[in-house]
Amino acid sequence: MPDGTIKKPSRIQRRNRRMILDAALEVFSRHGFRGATLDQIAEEAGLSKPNILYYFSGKEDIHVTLLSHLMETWLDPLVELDPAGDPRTEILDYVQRKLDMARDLPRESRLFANEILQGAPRIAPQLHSHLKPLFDEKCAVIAGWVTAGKLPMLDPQHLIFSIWATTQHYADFEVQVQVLLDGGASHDRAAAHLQAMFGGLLGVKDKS
Amino acid sequence: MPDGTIKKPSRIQRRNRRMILDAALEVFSRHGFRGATLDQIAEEAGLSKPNILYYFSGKEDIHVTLLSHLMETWLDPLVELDPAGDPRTEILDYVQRKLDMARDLPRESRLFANEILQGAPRIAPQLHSHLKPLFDEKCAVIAGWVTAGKLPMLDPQHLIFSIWATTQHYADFEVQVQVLLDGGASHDRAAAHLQAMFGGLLGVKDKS
DNA sequence: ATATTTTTTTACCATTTGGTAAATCCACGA
DNA sequence: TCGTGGATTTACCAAATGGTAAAAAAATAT
Repeated sequence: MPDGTIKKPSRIQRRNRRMILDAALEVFSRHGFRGATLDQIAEEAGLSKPNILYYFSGKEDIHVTLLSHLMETWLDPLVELDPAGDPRTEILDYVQRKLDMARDLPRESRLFANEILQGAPRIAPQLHSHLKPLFDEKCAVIAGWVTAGKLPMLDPQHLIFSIWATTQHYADFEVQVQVLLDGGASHDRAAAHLQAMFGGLLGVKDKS
Repeated sequence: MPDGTIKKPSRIQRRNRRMILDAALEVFSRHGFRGATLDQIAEEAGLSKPNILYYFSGKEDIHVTLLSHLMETWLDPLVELDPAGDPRTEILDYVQRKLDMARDLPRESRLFANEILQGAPRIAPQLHSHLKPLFDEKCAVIAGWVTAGKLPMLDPQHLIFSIWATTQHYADFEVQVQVLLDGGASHDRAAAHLQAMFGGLLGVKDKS
């Protein structure tokens, strides 16, 4: 080995790190950073606490790792918004992708919500370095569509906020939604409602 | 004293209880229940920890007291939605009241969000006893407006979810909003956007 | 002023929590 | 099969945390 101080992780390492991160996602998303304990994570992962600290340097390390991985997943649907596509379709598809994500990855949504709620103490840098540029870029795209007359006058920034808020609501406030809808599956009706609402905002178009 | 075991609280008691609750609101809304500590609350309130436990029986007691007080404040804007009023005006005014509340009472919004995010372990009963009946009642009102032809076809339940989500977003995700809008005051543009969005959903009406 | 009640402080305590050291176990290549 | 390095457990520790007992101080009533 030429010794670049880099070892490729073994099978066991990959498996355990994945198990730990999955357990930590469960616990952090439910209790936030300060409310979560290493013991909870250890139990959830089926490992001992010292064993967890063999794979991660500490509680903070696990949390930061989770948030970093999450950021990519989280921004992905917005990245896919295509400036060359049909404006209305692009935005409505984006809404649908975000809603599907809230259904399929509720823990990730809650992890993110917890972090922001608590003042983003550990993710603020990524907010500036990753989220902000993408947000500005896509706002510019939408603003371009508006000036090109392809969309009615609207506020790109607050439009995106509304999309985030309404879709993530179903993951972050799931307990409340369940209580108010008597536990029924809400996904399809939520999708129909959001498509109608944002569709209306983007201008009525004949069904073709 | 006829001893009904009931004493009316002194001036000091009222003042200190209020200070403690205000401090606790600050701390709980930032860190959630498990993440908050009595020491933090004590420091924020300018009292010693044992002194705080002289006024409240424990951490949980403070939290529950806060949530109970909050529930009334929180539901108030929805209570005011008048079945006898003009549907469009009533709903748009409700949106505005909720948005103003997110601006004026962000700590309360975050306290509530934290509690729901973490599975509503301490407020679930109130969700059923207070929120659910009011929600059902107002959904019925809106549904009545739809069947009466005063509103276009829409989903009352998910409409309310969208109102909650979009307005509370400005309090709960304030840090993110600040980053993405470069710190500028967002309230007026948010209001304009939400009025346009929900106004469109409720049917276009000529300016009179 | 004095007795009494309310409020606050001081000095604790038991448990929990994040983290460490060192011994032990175990997989795997020579 | 045996040695070596990676993986795991055992036994801890210091700090933080929720909470208590009792004394001291302050307010209040007589």
